[in-house]
Amino acid sequence: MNAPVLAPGAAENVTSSRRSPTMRWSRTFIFTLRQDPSDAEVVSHRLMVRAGLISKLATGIYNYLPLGWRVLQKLQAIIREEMNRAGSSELVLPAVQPAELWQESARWFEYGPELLRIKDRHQRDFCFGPTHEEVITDIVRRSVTSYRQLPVSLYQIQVKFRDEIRPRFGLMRGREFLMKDAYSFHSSADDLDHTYRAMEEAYRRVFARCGLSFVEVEADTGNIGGSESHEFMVLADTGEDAVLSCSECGYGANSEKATTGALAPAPPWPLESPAAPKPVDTPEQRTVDEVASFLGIAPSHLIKTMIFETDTEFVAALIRGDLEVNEVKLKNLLGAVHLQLASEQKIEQVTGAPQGFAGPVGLSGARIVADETVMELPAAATGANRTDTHLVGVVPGRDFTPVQVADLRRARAGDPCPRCPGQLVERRGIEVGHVFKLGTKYSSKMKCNFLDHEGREHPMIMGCYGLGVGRTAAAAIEQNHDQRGIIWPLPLAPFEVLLVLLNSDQPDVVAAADRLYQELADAGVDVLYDDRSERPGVKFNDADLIGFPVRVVVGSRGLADGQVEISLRRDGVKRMVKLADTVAEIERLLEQLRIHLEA
RNA sequence: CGGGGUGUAGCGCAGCCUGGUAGCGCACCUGCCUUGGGCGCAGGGGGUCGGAGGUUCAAAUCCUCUCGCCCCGACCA
Repeated sequence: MNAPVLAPGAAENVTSSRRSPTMRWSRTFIFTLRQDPSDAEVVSHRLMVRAGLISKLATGIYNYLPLGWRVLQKLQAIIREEMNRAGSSELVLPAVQPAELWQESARWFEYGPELLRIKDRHQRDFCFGPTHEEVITDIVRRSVTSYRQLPVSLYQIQVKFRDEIRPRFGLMRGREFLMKDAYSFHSSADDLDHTYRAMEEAYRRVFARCGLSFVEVEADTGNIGGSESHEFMVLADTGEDAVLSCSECGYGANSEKATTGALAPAPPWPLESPAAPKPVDTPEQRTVDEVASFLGIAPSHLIKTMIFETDTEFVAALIRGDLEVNEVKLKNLLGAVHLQLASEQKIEQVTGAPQGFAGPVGLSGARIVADETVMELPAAATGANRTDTHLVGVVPGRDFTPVQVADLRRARAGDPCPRCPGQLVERRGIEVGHVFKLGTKYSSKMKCNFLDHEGREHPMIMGCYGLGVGRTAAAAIEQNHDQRGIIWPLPLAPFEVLLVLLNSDQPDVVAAADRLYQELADAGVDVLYDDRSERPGVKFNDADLIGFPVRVVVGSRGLADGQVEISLRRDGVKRMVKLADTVAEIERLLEQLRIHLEA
C-alpha cells in the first residue's frame, strides 16, 4: 500500500537519499514567514504563502516553491494513476496556440478579454491556451478517421492562462494555473456516456484519495457548450460557488443549474379582477416591496419585468415578484452568447418609462419570455411602461403572451427538491473538477470526422474533463487547517514525516538524529530532516505551520531515557518511543493514517 | 471597466496632514549567551522613499502624470 501513495518524484528523492541523505532543511529551500502576507484574504492563500509553498510574482501568477511543488507533484501522481486507470493516455500540448485554430472553432471571437492574445515577431496572432479543445481536436482529426479507431481518450497536466477579471485567493483563482484536462472522442452517444461515467468515477477516486470532503453536482455547461455536465465541489465556507443539494435524496446542483419542485402558489388575488388591466398611480414606487405594500398585495402578485440585452435584441424576462431570475437559465433559453441587464437609458428607450415601471402589456421593443410561475398567476400587477404607473388586474395569457415560457427561476435554500419531497439546502463549495459532454460542438466546426461501418461520415462525439490541480491543493488547506497552520492529509503532505533535531550543539544528540534520519531514509519513509540550529519554538512553529502529518523530535531530554517523541499534526498527542523502535512505530502510524483515509 | 485604498530595507509597518540630513519591529551579519513552543545582551550592514515631471533655497512629505499592488462593485426593476 506504500507505493501508490508516493509520487514518483518523492520516490526518487527517497531512493537517492538512501545513498546520501539530502532532505535536510538546512540544504533545501524552505522559507517560512513569521507574519501574514498583507494581501491574503483566505486561509489557503495565507498559509500557502506563510508556509513557503508559493510566492507571488504578479497578480494571479505564482511561483511554486520546492515545498509547494512537492504537494502538487503528489497530487499529480494521484491524478495520473486514476486517469490511467480510467483508460486515458497522457500527453502534453503547447501552451501557446495559433489563432487559426481558435478562429475555426469561432472561440477567437466568442471569448472575451479572458483569452490572452499575443503576437509573434511576424505579427501573427497566437493565444496562451486557457483550455485545449481546439488543439486536441486538431490532433485527433489528423490521425483518426474510422469508427474502428474510436474511442480515444487523452489527458495532460498543463499550465494554462485565463486573464481573469479579478484574480484573488492565491491559487484558488489565479490567472496562470495548473490544470489536468482530458478529452475523449466517440462514435456514439452511448460510448461517450461510458467514458463520462468512468471519468466521474476517476474524479471521485482522486478526491477521496486526497482525503477531501466533496459533492458532485449537476452543472451548467456554460460557454463550453454540451449536453451534460457535473461539477466536483470541495465543501468549504469560503467557496466561491453555491451548491444546492437535497437533504433527502442525492440530488445536487450548481446554483446556476438547480431546479426546484413545484413552488407554493401566490396567495389568492385580494383585489377585484377587472375586465381589462387598470392603470394605477404609483408615484416613486419602484421596487417590488414598495409597489406590493403600496397596492396592498403580496410580492408574489407582482410580475417583475427585467430588461436584458443580448448581442442581437432586447429581452423582457418576467418573473414573479418574490423570485429571482437565473441569468444562466435565461441565457441558455435564448441561445445567447452574451447577456446583460440593460442600462437605465436603454430601459427607457425600450419601455418608454424609467427603471421600475416596465411591464409586458403592450411592450413591443423586446422579446417577452416568462417564468412558468408567472403564467400560473390568475391576476397580477405589473409596470405600465409609464412613469409612476402600474397596471393592476393583469391576466397572463389574456393581456400579454410571452414568446417563450420556461423555468427561469433561481433556486434557493428551502425550495422543494425537484426529485423528491425533500427540501434544498445551500452550501458553499470550491469547484475543483468539471466534466462535460461536449457533443459535436468542436468536431463539427473543425471537421473532426470519422467514417461509420457503412462508410458514412459523422463528426465525432466529444467529452472534456477538467481538474484544477493548484485549486485542489488550496481546497485541501481550506478544509484542513487550524490556528497554527496547515494539517495536510497524508497523501498531499510535502513530506509525510518531519524529523526535528533539538539541541544541535550536543554532538550525541546530533549523532542520534543523524542516525535516525538515515534509518528512516533507508526504510523508504518520506521524511524531511530539520537539522537547523534554531530554537525549539521556531522549529515547532514551522512544523505546525507547514503541517507535516507526523513529527518526530530528537532532543537531549528524551534521549537521556533513550527515547524520542512522536506526534501527529492532527491530534497533537505526544508519545515517547524507544529510539530502537522509532522506525517501526512511524511506519505503523503512517499505515494507520492510510487506513484511516480509506475509511 | 467603475469606486475606494496603497506603494518607505527581504517581510510587516510608522513618518506625509504642518516640507528642513529616513525610522521601528521581524529577518540578516559579528561576538557572547541560550536550547522541549517564535531566548537575552552588545555591535553591525542594508533603502535613488514605485517611476517621471513640476513647485520650492530645500520634497518621502505639496501638485501633475504614470506604473504596480490591494479591497469593493460590475447580481435583479
